[in-house]
Amino acid sequence: MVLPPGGGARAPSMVDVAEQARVSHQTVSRVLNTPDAVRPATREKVERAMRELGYRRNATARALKTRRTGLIGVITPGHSAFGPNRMTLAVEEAAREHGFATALSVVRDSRPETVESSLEFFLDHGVDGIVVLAPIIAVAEAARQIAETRSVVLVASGAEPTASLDVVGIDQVRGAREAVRHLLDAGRRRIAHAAGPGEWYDARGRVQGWQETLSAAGVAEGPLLHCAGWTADDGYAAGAELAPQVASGVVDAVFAANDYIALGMMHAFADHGLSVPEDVAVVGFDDVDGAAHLSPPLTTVRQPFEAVGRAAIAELFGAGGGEHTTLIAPTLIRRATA
Amino acid sequence: MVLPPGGGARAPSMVDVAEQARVSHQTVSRVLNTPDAVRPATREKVERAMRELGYRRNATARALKTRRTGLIGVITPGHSAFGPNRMTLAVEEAAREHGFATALSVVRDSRPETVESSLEFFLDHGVDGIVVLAPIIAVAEAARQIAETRSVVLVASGAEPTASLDVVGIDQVRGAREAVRHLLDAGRRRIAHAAGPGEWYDARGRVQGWQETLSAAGVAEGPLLHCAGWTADDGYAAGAELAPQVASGVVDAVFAANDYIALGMMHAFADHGLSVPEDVAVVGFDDVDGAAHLSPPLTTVRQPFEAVGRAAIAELFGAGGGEHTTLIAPTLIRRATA
DNA sequence: CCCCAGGGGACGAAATCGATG
DNA sequence: TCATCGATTTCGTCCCCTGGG
Repeated sequence: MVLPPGGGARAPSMVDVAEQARVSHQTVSRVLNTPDAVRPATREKVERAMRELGYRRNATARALKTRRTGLIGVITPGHSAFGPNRMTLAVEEAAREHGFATALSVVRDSRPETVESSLEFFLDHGVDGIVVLAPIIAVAEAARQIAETRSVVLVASGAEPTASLDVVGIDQVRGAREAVRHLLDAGRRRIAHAAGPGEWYDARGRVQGWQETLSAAGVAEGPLLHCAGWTADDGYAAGAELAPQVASGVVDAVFAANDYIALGMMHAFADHGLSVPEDVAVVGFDDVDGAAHLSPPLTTVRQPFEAVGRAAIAELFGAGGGEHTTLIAPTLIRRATA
Repeated sequence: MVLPPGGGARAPSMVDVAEQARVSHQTVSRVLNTPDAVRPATREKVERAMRELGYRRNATARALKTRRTGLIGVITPGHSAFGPNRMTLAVEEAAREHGFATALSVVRDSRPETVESSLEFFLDHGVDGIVVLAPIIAVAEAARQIAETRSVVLVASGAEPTASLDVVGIDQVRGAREAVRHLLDAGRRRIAHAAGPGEWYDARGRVQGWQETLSAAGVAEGPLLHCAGWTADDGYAAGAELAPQVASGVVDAVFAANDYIALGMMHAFADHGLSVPEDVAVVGFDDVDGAAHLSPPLTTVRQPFEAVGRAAIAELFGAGGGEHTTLIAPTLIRRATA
């Protein structure tokens, strides 16, 4: 299937409609933009002509004159990670409710050039605003500079807003606090944390929440493991590393930075003959699909991704005007692992 | 952060560049489009002026004149399902390599009006081509009619191409055949299938592959369960329904329509004191993140989503010309459940 | 007649101003 | 004087045609 025939039948324009309705093209324009300024009889004539010709208003010409394309650019990370996808879809739906279309640009790595090239791409295409899904610090930093010249909303849990840039995110620290508090309430006192990659805002926020909660409760910090990524493989490695300390009673609970890490850890624990939650309690983060059906069903923290997507658009259209952070609270989901 | 100030500083145009370089705007245009037709000295003058003014070619005006927006529309289902997301990202990357931007439209339900409204939305915004990710039959059907007037590629595993519409998809039947053949090779003879929702192409293809393989092997079909959705909850219900037959030896294997269903079934089996793979072998479909770390690690069929995304764009730009299907083969991943 | 550059329209819609009753 | 409609210009780029060397 090839792209537009080029020499296909030209779509009808306002002038065509005007001729058909025996009015001027300006009247046609008015019917579209300020219908009340047109006499009902004339309006109906024009509307009938539009229907007969199958007229469709040309967004390109409109954009040229109004200096607005009606396009919102969304920069989204390339990992199959879970959150960004859902936020992207939520952003699209929210934007469409405002009559805006959403253009996508995937950023596979976090090099500044990559982000900048996506930004350039959007600027070339004349987007009216940009939403940057920036879970990684370097991505967010690369996005900052562009905020001087364009409306940008940064979706990053923990980034600082600036004068020309609003930030929307999920309160990672709070989610981590609830997770750790839940472990404390269950009587656990030797609580480890398997952290995500340090260049991620989410990972940092969860470490911070873990530390704060333990410190506030006067409980010593358990071991802090650093995972190289967010996958179950990384979790398995961390679990294997932690297993001896669980076996010897030095650790009786783990707060995992996400559900896949939790899953991998539980796998490693099982391989070491350790049982969850008897030997070690586990709390994850995300509430991925199927988390309720793991064995045992995973206690975790659910993130309201859809709400973030909507909030990002609201911020973009709102009268916020920068220097402002919207933080949305996640929810602890209690199941069987803790 | 608000949308463009409206009355902000106007971006420099070709005329501005022309003045700065003391040439005509037409020469500036030529430097951009046919650089070889401009004397090097003139060209450099113009390029310097562009840099000094921070000139950026206006895509809107260009689109108005050339009748091409450089936009590809992608219609994507709203479920957090796994495949569509990855395909969407792949489509975007492939499109960008061709210099095209990707606009998104999420379709939450499969009603024809919903799909049509997305199509209308794209038409209003003047996209040059449309990729419809249509896992559900009704969505694909709704997309067909639009193919008369616009370049459309349908991504649907099992849909029929028509004169003006190419189809790209993953060979579901083949994937299912490999899964079932693997179970047969392992000595299983009473093989059930937990099918996905019947309105999905993927679900139908997998049922077909299951039936064909059993029939070709002269083995009677095991029970066929119909899941209402693709989630682990649905799988759990199916597993609970099937457990008695597993316990009594009437069923010794299950081919699950996807990994989440497989996960839910395994959960149900465990709740009924059944063990995998001893009492019942399980094969899933998708190879979702973490499948390797389930207990036991899940044998499944991996789908090459990225390849499909790339193929869809190739088809859109290619000289295919409709009436043509591209089928990509999935891969069996052997692990511990079968 | 080749090489290079400029002038004058489109493209389709919207804004400004002016005309008409 | 107001409501209604029309003529003209503008947005920024690309294309056709012309002209000077």
